[in-house]
Amino acid sequence: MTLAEIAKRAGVSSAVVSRIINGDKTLRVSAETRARVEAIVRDVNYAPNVAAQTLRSSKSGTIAFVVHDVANPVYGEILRGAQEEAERQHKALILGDAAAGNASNSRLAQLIGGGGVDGLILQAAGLQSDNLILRAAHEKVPVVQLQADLGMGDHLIQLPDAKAAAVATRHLRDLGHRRIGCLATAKGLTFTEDRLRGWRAVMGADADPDLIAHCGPRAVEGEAAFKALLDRQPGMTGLVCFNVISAIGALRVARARDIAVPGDLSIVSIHDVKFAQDLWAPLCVVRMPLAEMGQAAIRTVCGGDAKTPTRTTIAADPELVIRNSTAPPRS
Amino acid sequence: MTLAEIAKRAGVSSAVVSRIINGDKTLRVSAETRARVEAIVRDVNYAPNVAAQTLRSSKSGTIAFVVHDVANPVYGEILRGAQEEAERQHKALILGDAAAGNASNSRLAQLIGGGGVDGLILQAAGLQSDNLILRAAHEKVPVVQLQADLGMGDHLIQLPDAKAAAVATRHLRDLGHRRIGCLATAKGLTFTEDRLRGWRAVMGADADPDLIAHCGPRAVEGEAAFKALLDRQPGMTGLVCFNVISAIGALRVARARDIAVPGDLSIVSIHDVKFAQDLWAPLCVVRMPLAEMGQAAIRTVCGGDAKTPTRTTIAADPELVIRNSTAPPRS
DNA sequence: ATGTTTTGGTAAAACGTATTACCATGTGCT
DNA sequence: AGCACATGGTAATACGTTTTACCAAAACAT
Repeated sequence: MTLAEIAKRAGVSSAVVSRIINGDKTLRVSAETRARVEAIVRDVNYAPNVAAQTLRSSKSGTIAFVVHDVANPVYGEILRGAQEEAERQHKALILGDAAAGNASNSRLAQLIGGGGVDGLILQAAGLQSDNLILRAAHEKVPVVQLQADLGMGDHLIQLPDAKAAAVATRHLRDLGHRRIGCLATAKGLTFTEDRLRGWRAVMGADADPDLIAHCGPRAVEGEAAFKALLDRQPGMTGLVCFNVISAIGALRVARARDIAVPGDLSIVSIHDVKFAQDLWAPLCVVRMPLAEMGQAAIRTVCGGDAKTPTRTTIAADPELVIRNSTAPPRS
Repeated sequence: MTLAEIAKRAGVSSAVVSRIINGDKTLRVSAETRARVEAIVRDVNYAPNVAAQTLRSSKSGTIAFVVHDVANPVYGEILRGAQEEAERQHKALILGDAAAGNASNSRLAQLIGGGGVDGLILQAAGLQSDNLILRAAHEKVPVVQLQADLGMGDHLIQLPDAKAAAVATRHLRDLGHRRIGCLATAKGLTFTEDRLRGWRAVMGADADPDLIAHCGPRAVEGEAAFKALLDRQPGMTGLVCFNVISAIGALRVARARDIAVPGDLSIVSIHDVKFAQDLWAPLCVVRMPLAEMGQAAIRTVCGGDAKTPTRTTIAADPELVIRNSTAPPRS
């Protein structure tokens, strides 16, 4: 059912129908005509063709949201916040998963390049598909990067990452730990470097670079990195993990090697997830407002002003959630 | 940059450009002209306007995927499978979260009603927003429902749910359990009823309806339902959970009440998740191919034939993954 | 009776693409 | 010379909406 058909039924021009539907205040029309049109619109359950609207207005009412692993609960939380705010702004989210398949979201890239989305939110991971998507969007559509700045002059939203790492490390220091390992995320990413700064600041003179291990976001990578770290730092009594998934990897290794947590090793992770308390060792974490970041991303994308890139840091203080994975070092 | 602009630069009509880009075999054009056009297209990094294409072709290249909780790892897995297959089919996924906000995906509903998507995949949960979305899509676009049939004559994809529940229950019976509780999902949903049938079939004469408790998909609901069940069935030694999240709820209650798992209570859950082995008690589960279901959903949506609804059951046998949450009953 | 304003609309263009039908011109054949 | 046919394209239209500019008729004022 199109505007024209409705117009024909009502015996008016399609302009009238369109203007009534869109509440055009400058339209003067008799009460009867208005009622007649409205009745028909309701009757046939008219739904305007979105492609035509998009073509006319250059606004699609959709936003691309690209993460690198939908199944990761941390991104799920960001996504939830974004979804809620998108609903408020009357936008729909198109989901991109940089890790899905080896290809690079080909249709999504077309949508981005071809005016099919009003903006792009990218949680980058340093994959080259990130750069592909980014290039497609650049200068065409507002782009918001989450947590990591790939240096293309886009909007950036950050969490208080340095502070979060500092809080985690401080907690272990306060318990008396001195050899505190750092199971970090991929080198070079903005939030990785920020968190490393936080860890170093608290460690002070104890900030031995050899205590740092980097790994990807999958549990098996976390396991491998932690094994290596443990082998070269047997005296380590505390561990700060930048990624809750890698923390799970560390827990697996600890359990396999009969390392008591928190007896022999205290672990703090960054980012809370729903089931952290249900793990083999209830995981002590530093919580940051992930959903709020998703929300802020949508706001920034919708807030126009594509020209002047903004850097936003979510204001809330990182919150230490103490659970039974930390304790003073043995003797 | 539009077709027309490129055409002007190349000194041809836009028809030629369009037909070159789309590989029209019936187009006869000189090699030089073709090369010239292709060079310009490459040069300006031409990206066709998707709204115009959609308007012209009535194909948007997007599919709506609606779940009720993005953050639930089980849906994450389905989504991953769907995403991969969508990439293969060159489609983008528009994500709907029935639970996000109290509103009901207003823009998504418009997209669905207005030709903005080529199909809808719905993981229903019995919310009324499900019906809203479904009505918007009905008769306009192919609809695939996952696991639960809301009875609108759409395509349906199912897992071997009865068998899965039977496998779980059988495992406990084989260990010697007789009083086996059933922490089920919401009443009336197709997969709930299927799984109940599986449980009943194995329980035989022991299938006391009082052993069944229903609960929603959140951990706190699982906790409450399990508490009630435990209070009225103190002799229960085994538990089958239809939802891994409710299983986590049960584990919480067990830990709080000093009920040993698997010593005092054996638990089997339906659906495996990445961290099941990392829980307080490594959770024994029945695994079904969730990603494959997501994949099948995309295939069905893209497979045309919107007219004749199909029922597909994923063929693979449910796989029992034994972990340390089950044991023979105490004496 | 003529000029002005209000009422109640309408006509037309534009957004960018894909496709169908058509058409000059040149070339080869007889 | 006259005809057919291949070559290398082009013109026009439709998809459905929104918006601007305009306009006839009626009401009102003088």
